[in-house]
Amino acid sequence: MTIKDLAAKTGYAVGTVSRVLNNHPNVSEKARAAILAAVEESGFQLNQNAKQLKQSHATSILVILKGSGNILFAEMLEVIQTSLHGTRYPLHVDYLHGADNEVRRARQLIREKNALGVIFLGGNLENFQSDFADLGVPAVLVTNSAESLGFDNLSSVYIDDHAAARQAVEALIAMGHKNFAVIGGHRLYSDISRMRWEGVVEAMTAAGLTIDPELDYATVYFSPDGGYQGTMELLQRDRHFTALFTMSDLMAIGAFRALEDHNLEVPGDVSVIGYDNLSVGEFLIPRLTSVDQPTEAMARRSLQLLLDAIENGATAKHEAVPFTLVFRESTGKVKE
Amino acid sequence: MTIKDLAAKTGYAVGTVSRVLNNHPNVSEKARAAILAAVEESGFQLNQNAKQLKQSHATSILVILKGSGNILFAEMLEVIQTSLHGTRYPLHVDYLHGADNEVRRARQLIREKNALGVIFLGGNLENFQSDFADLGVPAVLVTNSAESLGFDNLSSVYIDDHAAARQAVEALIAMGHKNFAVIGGHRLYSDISRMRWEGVVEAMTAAGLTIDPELDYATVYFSPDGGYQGTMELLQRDRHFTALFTMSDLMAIGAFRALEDHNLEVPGDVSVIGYDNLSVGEFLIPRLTSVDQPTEAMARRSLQLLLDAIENGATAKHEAVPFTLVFRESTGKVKE
DNA sequence: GCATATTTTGGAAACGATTCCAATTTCCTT
DNA sequence: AAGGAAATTGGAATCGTTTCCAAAATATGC
Repeated sequence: MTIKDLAAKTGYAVGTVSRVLNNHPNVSEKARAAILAAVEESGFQLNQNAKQLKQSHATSILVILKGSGNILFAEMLEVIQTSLHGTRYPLHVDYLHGADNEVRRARQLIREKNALGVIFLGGNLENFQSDFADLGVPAVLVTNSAESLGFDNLSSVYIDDHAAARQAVEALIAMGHKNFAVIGGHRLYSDISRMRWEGVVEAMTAAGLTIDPELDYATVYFSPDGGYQGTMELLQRDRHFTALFTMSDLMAIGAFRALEDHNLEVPGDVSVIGYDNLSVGEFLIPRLTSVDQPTEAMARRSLQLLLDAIENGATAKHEAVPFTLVFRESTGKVKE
Repeated sequence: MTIKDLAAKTGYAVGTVSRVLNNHPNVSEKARAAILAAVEESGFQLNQNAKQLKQSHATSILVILKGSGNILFAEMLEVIQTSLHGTRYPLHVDYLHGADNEVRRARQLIREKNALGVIFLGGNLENFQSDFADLGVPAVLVTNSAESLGFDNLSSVYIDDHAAARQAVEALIAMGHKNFAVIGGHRLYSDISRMRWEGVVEAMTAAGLTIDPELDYATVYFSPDGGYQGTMELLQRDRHFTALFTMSDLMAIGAFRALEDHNLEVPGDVSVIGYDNLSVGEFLIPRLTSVDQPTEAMARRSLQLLLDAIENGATAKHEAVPFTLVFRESTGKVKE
């Protein structure tokens, strides 16, 4: 069933059918009604390939996720997907694995899928820096600030990781903690890991504390297993610490386990703070203190920035959305 | 940069360029080399819209996920995505929300995206039964057996939920448990919930046990919060039970919390068994006993079935992939 | 009712690829 | 070296839309 068939069926010309389908003015009520009825009856669906070929200008939006296991990104994707539903922007999603370079892939997909813009869910500044000559379309990097890059069509939406980590550690210091241990991603390859770590160090320095080099820090994956391994490693170094900063809630779950295996109590012996505020944190034993990433707000904002750039040519913006610290049971005053 | 430009640039005709691009035989090495070089140099990318329009036969594969929060499905999607990479099948992913009807949506997307086949990650038999006149393309339903439907282009890949639940409960009975409580999804709307529940009842009946109607069962969402609410509700009914069967690990986490809030120990007072065997289960305190769903195997198998149907016209198959029960610390002998 | 302005309609060209047929070139064979 | 078979190439037709221009129909003003 093509537009031509519809034309034949209704006695109108293809041009008229097309106009009806695209809500052009200048088509009589009679024709519109007749054609719409025929569409309804035949279950006609436009061939998007033909449409997009003709209006050679791009129409779709691309979302590129780093890894598919990340629940936060999955949630953001869902928000984006839902928001785009029923708009004139088809959505293409692509997942990057391991060491794939997001920028290079983006470039390929932009041409291939004829994209108007890209949202990167995850991704490292480094790759953008070295490979980002020009994507040719507006882009938004989520979860990382791209302000330092100064590209004028790359926006970013993020929480201020630096401040979040600092405030979290400040709160722990206020509870009497002096000895901190940290586990997170590789600071060289993961920008968010580096920023969070800097926040930790900054808070400690401001309080006149220094971080024991032996406890600073364990590099692991953002997973329960990573958290477990990292905590075990720190524990084996046999230095006293009363507070453990982990860079994700999933890591924190692994950390809980490792501490338990060493007969250490949370928060009695060690306070643990996570990051992300996954819904599961509220139900853990003990309930997990965490840095809340407002996924829905971040997703909405990133899409707004992108559409604004696409539709109105807005220039790149860099927005830190507000985060909150959620204090629960896994952190507490240090034992005397 | 179009194929025509390439032709002009290299002095060959568009037909020849197209043949090179598609690895047709019958093109001289000289031409191939020259054209490939020009492609390389110009960064030419094929316009997929034009390509797919012309080869009006469909080319892409569609994956439809029920909800985006499900980690198992996300993992399966990643496997499928990776497997399809570099093949001639572009992949389209769509997420369904809440009460969306997967079959109706599939039908629309198949036309729109020109799909050769569909994989449904999640989805209820009921919808297929009532709405599935004919999708027109092969499809695979994952996580549910569609055998009973008898459609000859709808395959399915699943674990035998019935048997898994039964075996799990048998094992618990062998540990001395007699009083079971169950929480899961709505048995009317969620096929897997019904099947798992039937497995539980069957095991109990076979052992001469009956399930206390008051403990059978709480209907909740497959989330930590659902597990928490459901367990609280059962606890409030004030009937003794020593084993709790939850239909997902996430639920089990919520159950842990609810039991803790009632000062009940796991497994001392109540044994808890989850479902899915998420990676997080191994690190919980106590480590969670669970039914393992082999996500990678299921994903691979579903794709194979689909491609086999697409490429070789294979008829629908219904495959139960082997599951395993993973016994950890959250289940134990019943206290005397 | 007639000339003119306006709205509606028909139909051809174009988007960028594939594919088929015919034309050309190359390669064998004798 | 000539003839025919095989390999390679050129170029037109085509996919299903949109969009533009011209033609037809309708509305408006006097």
